[in-house]
Amino acid sequence: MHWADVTAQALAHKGNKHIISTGITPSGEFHIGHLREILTGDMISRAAKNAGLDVDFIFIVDDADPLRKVYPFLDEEYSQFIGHQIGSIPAPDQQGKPDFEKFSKDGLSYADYFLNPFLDALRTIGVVPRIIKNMNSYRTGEFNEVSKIACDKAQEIREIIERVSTRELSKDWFPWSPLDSKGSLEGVVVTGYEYPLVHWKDSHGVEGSSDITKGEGKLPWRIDWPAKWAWIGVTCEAFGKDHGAAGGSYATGREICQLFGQQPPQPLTYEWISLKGKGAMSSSSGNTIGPIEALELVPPEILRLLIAQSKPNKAIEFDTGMSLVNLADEYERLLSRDFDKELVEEELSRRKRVQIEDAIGALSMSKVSQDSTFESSNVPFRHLCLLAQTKTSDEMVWKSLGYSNEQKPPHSLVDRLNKMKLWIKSKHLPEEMRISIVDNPTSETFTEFGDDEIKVLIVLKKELESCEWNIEEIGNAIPNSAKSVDLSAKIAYFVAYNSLMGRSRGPRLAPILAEIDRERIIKILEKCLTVINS
RNA sequence: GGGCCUGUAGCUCAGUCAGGUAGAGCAUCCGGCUUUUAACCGGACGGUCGCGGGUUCGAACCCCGUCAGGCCCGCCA
Repeated sequence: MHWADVTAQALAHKGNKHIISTGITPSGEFHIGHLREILTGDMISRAAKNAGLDVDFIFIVDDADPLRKVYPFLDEEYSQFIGHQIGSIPAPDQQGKPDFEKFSKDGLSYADYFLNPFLDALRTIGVVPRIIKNMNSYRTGEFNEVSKIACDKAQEIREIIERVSTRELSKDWFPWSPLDSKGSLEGVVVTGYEYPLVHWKDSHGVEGSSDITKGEGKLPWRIDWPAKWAWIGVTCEAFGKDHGAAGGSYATGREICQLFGQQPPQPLTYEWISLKGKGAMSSSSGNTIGPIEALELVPPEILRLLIAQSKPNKAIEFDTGMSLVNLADEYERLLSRDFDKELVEEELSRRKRVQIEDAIGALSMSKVSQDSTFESSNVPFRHLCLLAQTKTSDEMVWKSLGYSNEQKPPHSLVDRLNKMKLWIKSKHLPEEMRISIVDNPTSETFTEFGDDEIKVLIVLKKELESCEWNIEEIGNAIPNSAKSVDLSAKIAYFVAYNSLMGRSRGPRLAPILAEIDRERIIKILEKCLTVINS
C-alpha cells in the first residue's frame, strides 16, 4: 500500500470528514523542500478522497510571521522592517530594495511576492489547495476565540511549553505577541491583559494596547499552530522533522490544542530534501532549487514522482543533474509497465506483490490530474537528451523516433523536447550527459590504447581525410578503419570515441561529425597522435 | 543530555507496519538487432540484509543490546 493510503486508512478510522492542512512561511524564495510539504498533504488528500472520505485540503500561508533578519538577497534598507509581519511590508524589487510604489498601488506584500509564483507552480503540478492567509485571519477575527482562551489560560500554556520542551520561559512571557508602536513584533514586553486588550511597552519606550480581536499582534508559533488546528478543525497535518522532534512544536501543540477543545490532528513527519553534496536547502543561504526552475526542465509528473516514490520519513537527496535524469527515466519505466498483467502472474510472492502495488501507487500519485490518462511515449530521458543535442531540427528528432507527418508525436513528447532543450542550454545538464568534441586531448584518454588502437587511429585519420564529408561516408569510414587492418569494428568505435569525445562510448558519431568541419576533426586526430607519441 | 531517521548487490534504493525461498533500476560482462542511437531485445554476474543475542517450525522484517552515519530539540519544510 502506498504511504498516502496508509495515512488515509488511519483517517478513515477516525471519521468521514477531514481537513488536511499544510503551512509555509513565505519568507524567501520557495524551493523543492517546500514542495514536499504541499505534495505530502496533497497526496494524503487524494488517497483519502479515493477512500471515499470528505476532504478539504488547505494551505495556510504564515504571512503573519515577522521578518527575521535582512537576508542576503535583501537590501540593507529592509532593516527597518525587521520584526514586521511579512504580509504587511513591501516586496523587494530587482535590487532587493523595498518597492514602496508597488506596495501602495497593487498591495503587493513581501509575502505575496514569494507566494504568487509558488502558487502558479502548484497549479502546474496539479495542486489546488484552499488558501488561508494567516494575517488576514487574525485581522478578520477568525482567531478571536482561541486567542482569548490562550490569554486566559496563559499559566496552563506556560506549564505545557516548559514541561514538554524543557525550556524555561522568561518571567514576562505571554501567549500573545503584540505589534509595537512601529509595527514590529520584536522587543515588546507585555505589561498586562484585560480582554480584549493586551498592554505592552516597546523598545522605544512607548506604551500601548493591542486588541487581540483585531489582529494587532499574533499568537507565538507554538500556540499559533494548535490555534489554527482548533479554529479550522484540522484533522491531519504533515510537517517537517524540525517540528516533529521530542519537545518540538507538535509535542507542545498536541497538548495546547486540547485547551481549545480540539483533538490534535493525525501527524505525519517528513524528512528534508537536501541538495546533493550541499546540505539542506535554505532560502536564505541561496542553496535552493525552485519549483519553478525545476518545472522548466522536466514535466510536473516527475517532480511529483520524486515525492511520491519516497516514503515521508526518507531523506531525499536531490540535484538537477543525474538525479533528475534517473528520476525521469524511472518515470518512463513506470509508465511502460503493464501492471494488470504483472498482477495476474501466478506464484507472485507477497513481497513482489507489494512492490508492484507500491509502483502503482507512486505512479498514480504522480499524475497531475486524477483522471488524466497517461501518454507513454516510451522515450527515455537519456535518449531524448541525446537526440536533442545531436539533431539539428525537431523534425529530425521526430523522424528518428519513428514519427512522421501522418503520425505526429504526442503533445506530451513535444513538451518534453522543449523542456529538454532548455535543460541542455542551462547550467544543470550534467557533464556526463553533455555531448562535446574534445579539441585538446590529454594523455589520460589514451592509457588503454595498445598497438591495435594506435594503428586504427592512423587509418581512421586517413579515411576521414579522403572520404566524402557526409553522414553515410563518415559512417563507413569509421568501421572501415579497423576492418582494413583486419580488426573488429568495435575497436574503431572505441578509438573514435576516445579520440574525439574523450570517452569510450557515445552516440552515433557520423551525424555529429558531419556537422563539424573536416579540418577541425583531422586536427584533433593529429593532436591525439602527438599526445600518444610523446 | 533527550529524541528521530538511516544502514539490504559495485551505485541508488524497494521490501520491515500485517514474519513464509533475497528484489528493481543503474553499472559491468555476454549475445541479438545483416559495422553500437548512451536506444531497444535476451541473458549472465553480483548480497554473511551493519554486528551480537532472543522469540519462532521459520526473522531483512518482531524484541533486547551494540556499532556506524545523518538529523532535530533556537519559528528555516
